[in-house]
Amino acid sequence: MPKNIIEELIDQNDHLTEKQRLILEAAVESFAEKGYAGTSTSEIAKKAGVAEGTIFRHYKTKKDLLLSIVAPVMTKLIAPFIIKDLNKVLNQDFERVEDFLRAMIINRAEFLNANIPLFKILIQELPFQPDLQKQLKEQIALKIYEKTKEITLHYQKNGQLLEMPPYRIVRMTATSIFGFLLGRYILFPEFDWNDEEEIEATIQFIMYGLARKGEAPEQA
Amino acid sequence: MPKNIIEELIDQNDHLTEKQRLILEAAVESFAEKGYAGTSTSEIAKKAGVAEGTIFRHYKTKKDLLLSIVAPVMTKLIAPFIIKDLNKVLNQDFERVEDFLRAMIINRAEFLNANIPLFKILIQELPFQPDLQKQLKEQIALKIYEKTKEITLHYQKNGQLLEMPPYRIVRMTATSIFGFLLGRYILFPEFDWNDEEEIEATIQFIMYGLARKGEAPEQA
Amino acid sequence: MPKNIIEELIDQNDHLTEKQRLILEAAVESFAEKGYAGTSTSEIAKKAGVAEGTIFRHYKTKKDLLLSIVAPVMTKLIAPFIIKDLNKVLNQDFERVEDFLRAMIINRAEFLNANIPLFKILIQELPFQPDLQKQLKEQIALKIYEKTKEITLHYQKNGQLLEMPPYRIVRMTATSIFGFLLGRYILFPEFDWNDEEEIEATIQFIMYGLARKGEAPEQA
Amino acid sequence: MPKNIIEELIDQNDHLTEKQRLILEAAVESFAEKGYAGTSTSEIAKKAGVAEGTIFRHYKTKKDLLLSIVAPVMTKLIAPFIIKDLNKVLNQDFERVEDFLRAMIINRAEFLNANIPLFKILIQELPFQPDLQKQLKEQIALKIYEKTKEITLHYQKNGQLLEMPPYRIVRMTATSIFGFLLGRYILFPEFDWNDEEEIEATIQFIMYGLARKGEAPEQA
DNA sequence: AATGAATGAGGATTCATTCAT
DNA sequence: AATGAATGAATCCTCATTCAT
Repeated sequence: MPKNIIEELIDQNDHLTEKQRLILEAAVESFAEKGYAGTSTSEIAKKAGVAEGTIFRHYKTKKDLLLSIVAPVMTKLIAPFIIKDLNKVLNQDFERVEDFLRAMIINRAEFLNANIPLFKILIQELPFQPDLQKQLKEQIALKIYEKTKEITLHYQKNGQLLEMPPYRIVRMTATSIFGFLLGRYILFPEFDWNDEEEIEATIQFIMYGLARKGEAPEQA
Repeated sequence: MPKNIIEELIDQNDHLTEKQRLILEAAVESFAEKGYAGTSTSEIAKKAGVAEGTIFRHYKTKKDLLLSIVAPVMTKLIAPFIIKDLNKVLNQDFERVEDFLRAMIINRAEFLNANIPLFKILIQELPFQPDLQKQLKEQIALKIYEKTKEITLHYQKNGQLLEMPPYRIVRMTATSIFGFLLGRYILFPEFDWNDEEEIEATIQFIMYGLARKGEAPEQA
Repeated sequence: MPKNIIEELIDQNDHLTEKQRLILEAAVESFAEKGYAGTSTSEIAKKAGVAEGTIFRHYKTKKDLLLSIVAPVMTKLIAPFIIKDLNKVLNQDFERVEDFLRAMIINRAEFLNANIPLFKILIQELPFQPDLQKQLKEQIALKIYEKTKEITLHYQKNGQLLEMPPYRIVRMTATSIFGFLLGRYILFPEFDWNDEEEIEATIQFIMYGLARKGEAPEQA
Repeated sequence: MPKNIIEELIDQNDHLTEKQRLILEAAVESFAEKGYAGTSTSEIAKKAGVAEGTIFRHYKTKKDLLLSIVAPVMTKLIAPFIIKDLNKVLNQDFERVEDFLRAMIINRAEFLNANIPLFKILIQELPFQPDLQKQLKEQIALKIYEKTKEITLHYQKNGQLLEMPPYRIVRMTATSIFGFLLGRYILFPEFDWNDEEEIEATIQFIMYGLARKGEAPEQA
């Protein structure tokens, strides 16, 4: 079960040659490091150990190469964030919101950690690729909204979550989780993180906020 | 009282020519739209209605032009943290954390709203500009952390905030605020936002989390 | 047996493309005519019948192109001093100084005549290319001086040359030979020269200024 | 009695402003150091401490500036080499060739020493300025030939010089003197020269190659 | 399929020159 | 006379892309 999307891409596409694999890997590394516009195809060719022409035999243009990398990320990285784990929740695997959140954070953290370069590329190029923006907004965001509404309603019905528009609950939860992951893996990866403690604190925060009150429920 | 940094730049630097203003404005627009590496100087010149050589009379290199735009954002970004807000907190101008947060969110929202293109540029170029990274990490982030630590300790002492490492409180608060601002101004600006309600909900979330409990305090 | 250095370059480097040959020839012609700084790469490309980019595929920079032309001149310039002529002198192939000088003049005249454009380039660019200056002074000049010192000492020992610091004998001989070659091939090539007579006169001039003869007047 | 040609230029042209002087001096320095094509007008302006536009108020083009420097050198530096000192000789100030040569060498050495930058410029630019070449060949060279013929004939008549075409005697003499000056002031100025000894040796070299003596071996 | 030499449009930057002040 | 901001052509060089091998 490969977590790395590039490996998945290669595994799933049997027709991919060795050279194509090398090109893809080199491109991911370079794009993540210097950005799409800041990376030259000759650089990629050199890093991949192939001739310049070989790249264009497999990818019609440089942008084609980028899209062949980024597009799968969109569907593989973001969609599952919501969809795959959602089923477990709906199947009652997690009675409490806390448990759902914990599973989600750990799962996504592993996933992000295995795909950091891809993530960087996605974030960097989104603003300049209207195609991707559209795809992200219309397909992914829509799915998220529909599915999370179900989750939210589920936990709201059994009294675990406040009555609040689902989009807002999703935003706040996602924001808090992503804020943690961003600091953990992108901004300060060199910091000495105590992952378990930090994850529990994040869950606590999402659930019970920051206020200290005498009558507050059990806090960590 | 202009909130827009480019306007401030022009107002404060009397020696800035009309041409320089045009160049700066064109550069901001282009960089925000297509990224630094994706924008050519000839493009900027054309958009500014200026000869290409004129750009290089005022900014030695293209990167110089970028830095003259981005650097001020970094310092202006943290100005209120350092100068105004800490004193207000210590002077009891904000007795309750909620009030402090509300002021902060509104203040930063205004700032962000007035400088969206600059922000996009800053975020896009940070990964590729080690200069900026260093400046941000060593100077800006450190100052923010020191000041927010003081604020946090202040509210922890008078019992309004949980006992928790300040960096974590700062992260969670910042994450939640930035998550709101991101959705509001960058990702879905066209959505019909009820700003006041959303801000109050964000404050509530930071303070009291998402859990519904019988003994929970008054919720919005 | 090509005397022309460019031809040698091409003959010796089998990997040199047709295009590279054209570029080299065009560059030599242009540099000799208008100087290095006065020649544009687009000009060279046009004259060579090649795309401008092709130049930079073979020579990383314009200066690289210059050096690839000039550097060989420096080494070929001294080849006969080092390799052939010294041995001939020591082996008594040239019993008399006159014979050695005659051989040297003819040899260098042929060489110069076959490489006039290269020579012009070398002389023109020396003052502005510290690399070349250093190379010339430290490597070439030193080797020439060492070898010529040996030759001088040889002829001084057998009584054919005056007792005088070798550097001075070298200077005066070189000066006289180079003075002839300069007039003959660079300054007044269109003049109707009687080569044999001029060479003999030059030898005579050198000799009967340097020759030690009993009847000579007071010498310094 | 200024020996420096630039000073002379300024002294003789009363209409030259302070700024023009500064420009001329800066241009001479820069051209000598980096060549005409390698020097930018803005560089000259900065070194002269004037505005860029000021240069073009006084010299219509960059080449105009060069010619205003180089042209006088041609007439002042080379013509006097022959003409001025010639009169002394013809006036019998120097009975012996040796004395004439000594006076000539010393005079020209001083002159060259005072005008090294100008000299470098002249030599560097001659190959690329057909105007100057023509001027040099037709005017200067012609005068040289006429005048030196007189000198040569004079000393040939009174038996001090060999019977030989005057151009050849001039070439060999000039070559030897210039060879010394070149080494002394241009190539190896940092070397510890014993000027007097070197000059005498040069004279001896010239003389006892050219002198007609009963005991001399067969001459051409 | 793979190569890599060749291309030429386009990139950032420089520069001689102009002109309004 | 002097300035220096402005110009835009030209410079060196890079790069995505093509194509003969």
